Amino acid sequence: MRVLLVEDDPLHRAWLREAVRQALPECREIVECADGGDGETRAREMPDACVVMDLQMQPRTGIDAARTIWRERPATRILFWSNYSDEAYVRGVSRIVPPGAAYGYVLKSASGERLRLALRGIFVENQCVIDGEVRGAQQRSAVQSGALSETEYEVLIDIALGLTDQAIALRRGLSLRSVQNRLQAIYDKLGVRAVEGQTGLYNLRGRAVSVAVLRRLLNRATLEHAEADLARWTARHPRPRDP
Amino acid sequence: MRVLLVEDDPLHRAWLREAVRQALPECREIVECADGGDGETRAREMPDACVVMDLQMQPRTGIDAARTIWRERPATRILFWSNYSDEAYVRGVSRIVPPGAAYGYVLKSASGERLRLALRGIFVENQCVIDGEVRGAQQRSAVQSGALSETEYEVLIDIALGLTDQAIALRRGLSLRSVQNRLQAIYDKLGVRAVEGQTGLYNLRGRAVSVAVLRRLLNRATLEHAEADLARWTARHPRPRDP
DNA sequence: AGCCGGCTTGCGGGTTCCCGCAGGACGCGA
DNA sequence: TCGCGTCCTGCGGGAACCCGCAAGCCGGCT
Repeated sequence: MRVLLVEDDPLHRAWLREAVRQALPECREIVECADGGDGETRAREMPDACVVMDLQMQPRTGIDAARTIWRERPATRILFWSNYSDEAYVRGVSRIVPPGAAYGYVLKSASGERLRLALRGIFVENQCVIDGEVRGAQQRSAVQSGALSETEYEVLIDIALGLTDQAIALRRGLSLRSVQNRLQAIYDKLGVRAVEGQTGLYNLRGRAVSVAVLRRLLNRATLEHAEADLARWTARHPRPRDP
Repeated sequence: MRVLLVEDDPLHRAWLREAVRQALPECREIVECADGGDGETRAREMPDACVVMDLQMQPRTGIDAARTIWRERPATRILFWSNYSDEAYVRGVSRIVPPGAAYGYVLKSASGERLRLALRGIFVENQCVIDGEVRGAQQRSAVQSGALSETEYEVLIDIALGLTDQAIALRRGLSLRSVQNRLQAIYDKLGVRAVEGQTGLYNLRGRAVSVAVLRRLLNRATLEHAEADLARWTARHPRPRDP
């Protein structure tokens, strides 16, 4: 067994290395790198690698790296090791995990014992290990009233990018009115409707984005990513006449 | 001399402690805590303390803690030790530093040598030490074309919160048209105007917030903070009739 | 079949936003 | 005093947004 560590903070990397050494004595080699891009190329060189991946990295994030790794080798076992349990990150991960793959999500604030257990659980026992706090965030969003469906989430991202209703309709292949319906649903679920006593205080569109950020449904990484998608789309899409 | 360390990550805290021990042998006591709120109370107990402060903490951030510390004792020397050089953070800090106070801003990615130099510079020599990258972000915003004035920045925050033009006018004591003028200025400076070929693609209001986040002018901490301010304002403000 | 709930679409309207135009207030240097 | 630049403000209109109402499609349930 060989392990690839992708983590930009040297301190955390050292701590990780030690945890792996203790939890996985059968591990014959530990390779380390500090950036998502490096992670991808190193993973290519180690077809049997188990990966421990930080999520917040520059310029390529852990999500980016994990996506390409999984695209090339869907059975790869990846443990995400992150500072935050924001829904934005959790959604980002669960969006790219291939069906049937074993993976994990452990917070950096977890104890060494928990980290070591997760390492064995994923890389040896081939099971999924999700920290309680993370699962909490997952549930909170999926079960409670504020459960944005996947399509609603996409529209939320689109308005966060600053697109018009019209543009969203074009992009997602919907009528203008459908987009607006989805918006209504989002406003309801985020609890952004006229709150009886503050009429005209909020611009619902902007407000929705605001509370989404405050509730950690959205973050800069999400946006950056969506921005790149959008750029790709506009490039491919013939812009209508506009003289 | 006594030093107070406020940093939530245990690894980083240990690293910091070691750096202080090396750089400041004359330091007789090092107190550590892991949260902004604790930091404030511990600082109260140590009237002569020098403070090293992480910026990203839960639930009270380093900015929050520094503000109350400086309010009670403006001469306190504080070294901010942060992961990021985002303009949002830099603005946040420079907004609360009292005139004449010595402070520092060093990135966590800096070498141990740089950190130790900063420690001596601030706490012993009583000078300001700002990392090059940070100063870069500062300059980039202040000099280049994309230089939002302080008032424009406030309006930017307001639309990021999802307020209507009307609400902003009320809050800031301006006419509706003036608010809109400021918005025009923001749109120009952020380069969000109709880009010749994509008419009707963007909702300028939302787009401005989007690029502000992407350019790191705004982040979740900024918003959270502004949100609290807003709540205080609406509470104090008699809402107009709306039956 | 028949009914129901969910998703989509069109229509129409009231409101808000975006912004060019133009007039007024203030400070500053000639 | 005049001219100039900068900021605030009102007016007006075109566009975009917010949203109730109603009709159609479709899959599931009895």
